[in-house]
Formats: sequence, structure tokens, C-alpha cells
Amino acid sequence: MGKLTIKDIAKKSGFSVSTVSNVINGKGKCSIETQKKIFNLMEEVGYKPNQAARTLVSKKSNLIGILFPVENDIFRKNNSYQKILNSITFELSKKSYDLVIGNNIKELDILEWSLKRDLEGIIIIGDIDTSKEKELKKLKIPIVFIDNYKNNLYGVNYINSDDTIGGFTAPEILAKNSCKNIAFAGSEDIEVHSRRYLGYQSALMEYSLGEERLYLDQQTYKGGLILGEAISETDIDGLCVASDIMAFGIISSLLKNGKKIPEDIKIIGFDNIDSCEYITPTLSSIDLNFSTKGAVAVQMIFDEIDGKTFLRNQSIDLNIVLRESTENKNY
Amino acid sequence: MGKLTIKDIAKKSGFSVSTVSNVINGKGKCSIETQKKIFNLMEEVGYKPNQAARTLVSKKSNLIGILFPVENDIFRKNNSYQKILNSITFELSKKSYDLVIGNNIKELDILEWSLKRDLEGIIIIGDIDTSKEKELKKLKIPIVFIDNYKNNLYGVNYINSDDTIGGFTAPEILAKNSCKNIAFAGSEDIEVHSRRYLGYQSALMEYSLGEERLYLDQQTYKGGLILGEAISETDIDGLCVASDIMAFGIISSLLKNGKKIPEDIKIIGFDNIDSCEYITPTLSSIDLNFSTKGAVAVQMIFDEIDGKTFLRNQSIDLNIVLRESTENKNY
DNA sequence: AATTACAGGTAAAACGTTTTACCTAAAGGT
DNA sequence: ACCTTTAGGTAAAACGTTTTACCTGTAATT
Repeated sequence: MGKLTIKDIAKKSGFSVSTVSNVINGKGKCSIETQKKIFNLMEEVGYKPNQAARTLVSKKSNLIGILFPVENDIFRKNNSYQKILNSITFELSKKSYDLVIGNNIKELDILEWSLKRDLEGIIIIGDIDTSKEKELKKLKIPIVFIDNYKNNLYGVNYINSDDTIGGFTAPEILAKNSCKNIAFAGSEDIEVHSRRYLGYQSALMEYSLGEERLYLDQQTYKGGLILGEAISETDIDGLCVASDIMAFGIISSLLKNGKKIPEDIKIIGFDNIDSCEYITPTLSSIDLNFSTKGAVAVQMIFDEIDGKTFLRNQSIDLNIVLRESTENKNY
Repeated sequence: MGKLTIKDIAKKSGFSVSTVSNVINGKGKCSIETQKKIFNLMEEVGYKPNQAARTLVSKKSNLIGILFPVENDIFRKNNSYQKILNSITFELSKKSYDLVIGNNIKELDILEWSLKRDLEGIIIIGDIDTSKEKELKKLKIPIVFIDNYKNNLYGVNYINSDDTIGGFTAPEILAKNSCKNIAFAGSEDIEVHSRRYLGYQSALMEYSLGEERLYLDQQTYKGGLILGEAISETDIDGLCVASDIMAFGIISSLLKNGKKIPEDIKIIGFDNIDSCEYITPTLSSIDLNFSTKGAVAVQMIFDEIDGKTFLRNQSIDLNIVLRESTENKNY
């Protein structure tokens, strides 16, 4: 037990190795009876083909690689990490593929890693060093970038959120809840935040909400605390914050300064992290739908493997999750 | 490029395949000069040995498998998931091992999975179906259970927290901050909570704190809300909650009922999830040190592979993180 | 001088599959 | 009655490594 090979199955079943292999892979031709006999025997003795041998000859490893932005703490602080991993592994399991995590992307060349492991597809989260990005084209396997903002590479696949729409939606919700003076808080050096700000600007136009009110600081709880101080001295009655964690800081500081939420000021965040439900008031937020992103990534990979045609650049819809920090009027 | 084999290296370098292989693996004997020549050539042309071929003959896959408790939502809600994954992949990368995630543990037999992929070690998080647990002994590879509470299996390795000590420490901190009436809140059907309760009981004895005060409900935010109502009508001035999320609910409900934290009642939670920093007041909590658990797991696996002797059953120290919800007096 | 030891290296088998090319007997077409 | 097709199956090569057993020449030992 444990050391069974295809030869053992061949011997015990009375058929040749080739036939057993054909049965396993559903290739070639053989009678239904033969198939049943062989399958039963395999089941009975607990035989599973050795993957290394299969991979060696067929180049099919049944392995998909994933790379995370190690240096990007923001991504890690979200629960997006586990959401995306859960959905990917779930989808892969349906086709009995496994997911292997690339450890040290900086030192490890993706190309070499892929070759070494005979990966059949790669999922890359976040932005990545451009120099290596180009080399990836040399690989003949499907590659999916999730949340990569310089998506300009030919022949690979991209999955993103439409941040501009998200940036539009947040103030829109506030406007429909009769906010008049809507501000935007975010961080200067973060690509996504800029895009959300763009959406915010269009919403102001669309709903004739007057001047832009922009507040910038670090995308941290502390950063939020600082902005909250400033905001509490204004007549702002609606606030879009490009990151939940920052919003938590702002809320804390607004409450300390005697503002009531949502009565005096309504707030909506981005990311919809778990903690949104654990603060008072609970925070409305725009969810980036990482589960869907993971599932779509897997779908794209299999589509490309199977030679199907599919949309190589997809934008995943946002989920609006309304809670106490906005008054939910029939939106 | 991309299709280079050891034969190409042999041909170009003028040495035999065996020699090249020996150089790569540091086995056999060959001169320093030869080694340099071959290494340089490999570097120059970008050759990396194919893992499938290596695995096939040597049975060394450089792959460690990990299994998560898919059905266990509590584990997923923590940030423990990413903490443990980060530390494991980081440690593995040092030895150029990769981590592969077992997708569908229910249907997939661990044994077969391990055989199929030639795994060199398995890390299993959380409790697991006992029937399969025994089969694991048949595998000849190192197995590490993390947070498995029926740790009674011979020949495998266990990593746990000492929950009883944690349960003792929490009320101890409160006592040292001059709380007199200390209660414990948790969930009935959760093993860890029972153990923490045991520690709580000893601490009451140790510090002569009188009667036990136990509050039980679901380990959720809602459960906490309910308990908070009950607790706010008592003279309790110190509270240990076996789960941060539950503590959030309790805090919210205490505040609504006019209690001041930490003035009227001091609170300490367990798990130290990110959100502890995002609520008001920030929540003191006992951290289960998942990063360390991951690192130790990897260490155990390599120790066993290398035939070293090591402690097969390790208890990882807890980290006490004090914040606003307890008044931090020189503890 | 004869023997031994070892440094440096090699050819070929083995690992467990898939795949290619081929075989045989029976059925079908005309 | 002859040729063609097809269903059912097989032997052997190939995949890219590691490993085993063995070779040769020089240095060290006696």
C-alpha cells in the first residue's frame, strides 16, 4: 500500500499499462466493461497516479501558482487575502487542481518558478515590477493579473474593480440620503484612491453638489484621526472615505468632537472589511468582491487552457453594503 | 530558452550529465573549477532543473501541503489565516520549498493527496475527522497539527497555545488593575473557551476573587450584544471575553447602557484581531501568536526531515496586548 | 616497485507515467 | 468474395532528472 504503480494495476487487471492509462485519462478506445473493471480495481486497492510522472511526460502539473504583493501591507490588512484564496481554491478543487503559493517573488523569477513547477497558470495580485512583467509573455501559460493598475500588457488577462464607478457610487448614495456637503478622504500616493476621487468629482457634477472637498492623509487609523479633527470643524454632512480603516479613525475622532453619526454626518467607506460590523455605528462600505475576483480568475485560466474565447479584461461589479453610518433610504 | 534540460548543460559544458547533476546537488566529487564552470553556464543560460523529473526519481518534491478547516468560520474571521500563511511561506522560501493548499479536504483523502503530490510534509490546522487522522500515521512524512485539541496521536507533531494559561492571564491582568468582580464570557460548545474558563477559575482562586461569574452565548457580535445587556445590570468591573468579536458586541451594548470603559468596567479579549485597534475604546487582547506557530511548524518539518531530535509537542507562548479597554498599570 | 587510495569523472538504469505507432479480429460496404 | 473500417487493445519510446556502479590516472603508502 502506498507504493502502487500503474504497472501493478495493469498486472492485476490483466490489461496492458497503455490500456490502464487510457482508461484513467479517458483517451483511446476500450470497452465499457474494461473501464469498469479497471476503475473498480483502482478504487479497491486505493491507487492514484503519481503526479510527478504524469507531469514529466504530459507537462500537465494540475498546479496553478499565485503571487501576493508581499510588500503591500494594505492588501494584507484587508480580509481580501483569505477571501480570494478561499474562492480560488474552491474553484480549483472542482477540477482537482491545486494552488501553490510563490514565496519569495523578489528573488524568485516568476518565469523560472513557472518552468520549474510546470505551472499551468499564474495568478498575480497587485502591481508588480514591470521589468519582469514583460518576461511573462514568454510563458505559454495563462496569466491573470488581479488589481494591477498598469494593465497594458498584451496577451495576458486582467481583473479589476471599476474604482471610478465606486468613487461615483459612494457620494451618490450620500446625495440620495440628502447630504448637501459631501467630502472625500483618502491617501495621496495610492492609485485606487485617485481613481475613486475621480468618480467622486463626477458625482458632484452630476448631482450639482458644489465645490470639491478633499482631505488627504496616511491610509491608517491614525491618519483618519487627524482628518477627523479637521472635518469636525466644517459643515460637511456626508463623507466618502477611500479606506475603511481610515474611516474608523475619522469616526472615532468625529464622535469625540461631539458629531453624531449618521444624524450630523453620514459616512461610507471602501473595502468592507469585517470590522465594519464591529464598530459603533456600523460602517457602510463598498465591497470589492474579492471572492468573485478569485472565481473569475480561475475561470479565465481554464478558458484559456481549453482554448475558449473569453473577455480578457474584466471589471468586477462592486457590492454596496449599507449599515448604520448612512441612513438607508430606499437606495 | 525555456526548454533547457540538463543534457543541454552537459553538452555545452563538455561534462557528462552525471557530473552536472552532481554539481547541482552538491553530491559526488568534482573539482571547484568544474563546479564554477557549470554553475556559471547554468546562470548564463538561465537553466533550472525540472521539478517533476527530480521528484519522480528522488521522491523529493520540495512541496509542503497545508489544510485548513474549511467548515470553521471562526478561524477564517480571524486574521490568523493570513498570519500563519505568511510566516509559513516565508520560512519555506528560505529552503526553496513551496506551499500547496489542499482544496477540498472532505472529499480528498489526505493520504492520497500526499502520495499523488509526493508531499514532504503536511501542516493541518484545526481539528479534523478522527477516522482519517489515524490513517495519516501510514505516511512516512512529517505531519504537524496546529490547534488540534485531541492531540493524542503517536508519531505526529503538535503545536498549540496553552489556553489555560491564557485564561489565567486575562483575569490576572484585570485583578492587578484592581478589578474586584471579574466575569468570564464565552461560548459553551467551543473547546478553547472551556480551557480558558478553567484558567479563569484558577485565577479567581489565586487572587481570592470570590464567586465565578460565567456568561454564555453564541461566539458572535450578536451574542455579545445579548450578554452585554445582562452584564450591564451587575456590579462586574472586570470582564474576560474568550473571543474579540464577542467582546465587540459586549462593549457596544455596555456603552449603550451607560457603562464607561475602562472606568466602570475593564475588558480583555482573546485573538487580538486587527479590529481591536479600530474600535472605541481599543480592546486589550491575548494574541495567539499565529506567526510563531507557522514558523515553528516549518521548523518541525525540516527537523524531522533532517533526522534531528526535537520537541514533538510544543506550546506557543501567548502575547498580551494591552490597550485602552484595560488601564495599563505597570503589568 | 608494487600496492592502495582517492580525486575526478562517466555510462546506463531507474523513476511512473503518457503517447505514438502499430496490431488483430470482426463488422460493414459493395 | 474482397476491401475497408473500426473497435479494442498493445509494445516501446519518451519525458528530465538522480543514482548506482564503474572507470582511469595520479598520489600516497609500504
